[in-house]
Amino acid sequence: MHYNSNFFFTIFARMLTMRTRYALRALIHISIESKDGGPVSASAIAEGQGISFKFLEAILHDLKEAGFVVSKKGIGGGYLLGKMPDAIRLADVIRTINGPIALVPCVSLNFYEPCSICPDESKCALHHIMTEVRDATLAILETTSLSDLIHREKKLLKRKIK
Amino acid sequence: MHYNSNFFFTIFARMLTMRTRYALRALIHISIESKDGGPVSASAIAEGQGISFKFLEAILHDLKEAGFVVSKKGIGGGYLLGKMPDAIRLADVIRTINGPIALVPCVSLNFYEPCSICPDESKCALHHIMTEVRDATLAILETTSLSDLIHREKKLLKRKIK
DNA sequence: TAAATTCCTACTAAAAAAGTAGGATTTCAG
DNA sequence: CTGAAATCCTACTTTTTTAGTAGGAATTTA
Repeated sequence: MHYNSNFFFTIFARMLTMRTRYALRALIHISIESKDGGPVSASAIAEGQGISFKFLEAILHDLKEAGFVVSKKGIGGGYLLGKMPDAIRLADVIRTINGPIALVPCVSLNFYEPCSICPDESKCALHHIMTEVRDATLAILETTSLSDLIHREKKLLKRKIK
Repeated sequence: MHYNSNFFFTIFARMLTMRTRYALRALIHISIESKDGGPVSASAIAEGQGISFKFLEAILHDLKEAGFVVSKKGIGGGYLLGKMPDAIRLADVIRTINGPIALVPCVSLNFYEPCSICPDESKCALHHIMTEVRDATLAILETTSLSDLIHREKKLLKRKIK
């Protein structure tokens, strides 16, 4: 079979990984469901968001290591936000779980690597345009916090009920 | 060894693939080096851009299939642009070689897939914000053509020589 | 003290990425 | 008309990443 005949397969390459999407949904879930200040268990998040429990555990571990959540063991335990919701920027969560936000390493602010093909970045048109794309993306992701996401989610839910 | 101890490895996940970067450099190379209208050979591109010849051949095949280049066989043969440089949009090349531009499939215009976790897109805050990121990215990539890239590259080269 | 929970280590299967290898086919110059 | 230069075509390999799964140890609290 020809290698180009994968006509009916969807290409998902280079998007946010499931891991990252689950991480973001988990943070939203924790924020919304822990109104009284009590922790939310991994199994509650997994069930509420439709995520495999064991996979989610690993993701929550990463989120904890990065300080986005804190945990409480034992009965009644679970996860709480490790920072104020307006201090958790979308860009930082993505960088932690997914990696660089830039489209090429030579324009990444946090994961910079020199380009293997263009010897001089200042002379590469792609370098220029990719810097613009990075800045446009960061303008959104660095100014959007978990707090903003929750506000939106709540607003969207209300609109539906009305 | 602990799976988190890959401390010194760089994460390149989710950027443009080498294939895509080579494709873009190849298009730029063809545009600039074929001033008199003659085709540019794959080996000339490979050498000029520092790309593995065999790998580049496969990439040029994809570019040809998508109509971005045309080819001429035999001695003196090679590749020419298949469209005017201002008709080759960055976004279209990336979509062809790399795949979707959106960060999640549920906001992709050309590779849409429903989201596996949020049952209702209209109620998902992530869906909202990812749409914004997509539009900001497309505002650049769909208005930037190969022609723009060449103009920039030439301008940058001149600046250096002066 | 037992149940509920997080924590920790290791493993697996599938897919994608980045090439590599070898030769068939076509074209043109001499 | 022949040989060199180029594209074209098929198949394979290696490495990395992704998306989990499995099983149990440690901790906390009712």
